[in-house]
Amino acid sequence: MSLRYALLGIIAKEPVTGYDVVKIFKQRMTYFWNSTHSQIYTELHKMEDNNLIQHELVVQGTLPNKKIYSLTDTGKKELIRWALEEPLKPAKIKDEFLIKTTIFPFLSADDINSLLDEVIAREEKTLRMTKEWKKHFTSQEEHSVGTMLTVEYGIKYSEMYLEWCKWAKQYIQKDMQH
Amino acid sequence: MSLRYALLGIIAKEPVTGYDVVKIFKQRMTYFWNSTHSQIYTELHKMEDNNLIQHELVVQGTLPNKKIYSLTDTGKKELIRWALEEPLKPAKIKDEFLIKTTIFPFLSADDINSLLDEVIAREEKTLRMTKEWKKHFTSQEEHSVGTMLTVEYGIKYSEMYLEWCKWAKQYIQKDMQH
DNA sequence: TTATCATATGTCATTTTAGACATATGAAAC
DNA sequence: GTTTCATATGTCTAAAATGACATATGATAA
Repeated sequence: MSLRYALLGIIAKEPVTGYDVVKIFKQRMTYFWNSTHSQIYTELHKMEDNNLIQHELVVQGTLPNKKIYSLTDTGKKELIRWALEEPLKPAKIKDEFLIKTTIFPFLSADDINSLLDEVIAREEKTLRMTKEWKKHFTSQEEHSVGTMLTVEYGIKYSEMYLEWCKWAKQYIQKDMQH
Repeated sequence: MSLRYALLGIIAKEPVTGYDVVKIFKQRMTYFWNSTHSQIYTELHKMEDNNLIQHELVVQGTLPNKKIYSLTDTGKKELIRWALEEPLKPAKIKDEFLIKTTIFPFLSADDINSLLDEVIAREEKTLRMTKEWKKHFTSQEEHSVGTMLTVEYGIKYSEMYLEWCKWAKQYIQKDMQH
């Protein structure tokens, strides 16, 4: 149900299309939320039925038409009510890589290293993307506190992950010597 | 489908009951996996049908009977195959608190502070639990590399989260002055 | 003495999520 | 010239996940 509030939060900042939301989840929110386009479009329909959001249809000449969603007053109220009244739930994380580490004792040092290098490459890419986004949005006149907080979180998260990967490489090298 | 591999990973380390798994997810894996007892019991049944695990029934006098699951050869092979062959998927995270930050601009400084304090308390508790678990398991003669890696990750994760919370408090205080 | 917690396992209905299928155009790459 | 990518929206089925319902005992706390 809280996909709904993730969407309300995004739309509260600026009117967006479903297609925009897909990109935002992938490019700027990977480290704290995710969904697929099928679920996003479906949920946006339900939210509009519930009068939380409304859309303006933009007919583009050559490109497909698009629906730009914005919050209704009801939507904004509901978002704030949720943030203040609903009890805080801990983050739900499913990190397959950390599951894979549980079987490192059965793998060779080479196998472990190539797995870790893959993760390092992925995380460095994410970090680059986040830093670019930070640079871009801080250069804008009006940049929201909320965005600043999540961007900074993303940077800290990726840096932590990278630090851990590098520590893990060293730890395994030492461990394998015995 | 990867709950299956999370379970295989846990059982690979030591034979456990479904009840044990619930506790392991909550106490020692919160920062990288989660599930509920209903899903765990159901999945264990399916895995046993597929000959990945087997159980030994332990009849306890006063306490309820329990099923201690261990890996079969097929199960161990399948776990290693998965770890090496299946493409690495990025972590799937749903962190409601970071969604709540997107609406901080609409909240009062007091509201924001109490939300952040709640998170800090939660994360400090998790960090304490993880550190205790590390202390406990490192004191044992045979402690696995895999566990060491995930414990260290958990500590780094919680510390990062706490650092961010404290940074956020300062940032908001400064921001509110203008 | 009564209620709650820990142990231990299960089912069932509903909701959420993932992934495939579906369509259409323009631009850029090869 | 053909394929692939970006734009843009949608549906549908199957799988995964949640939360409630269900049971039973012993220990501990109020």
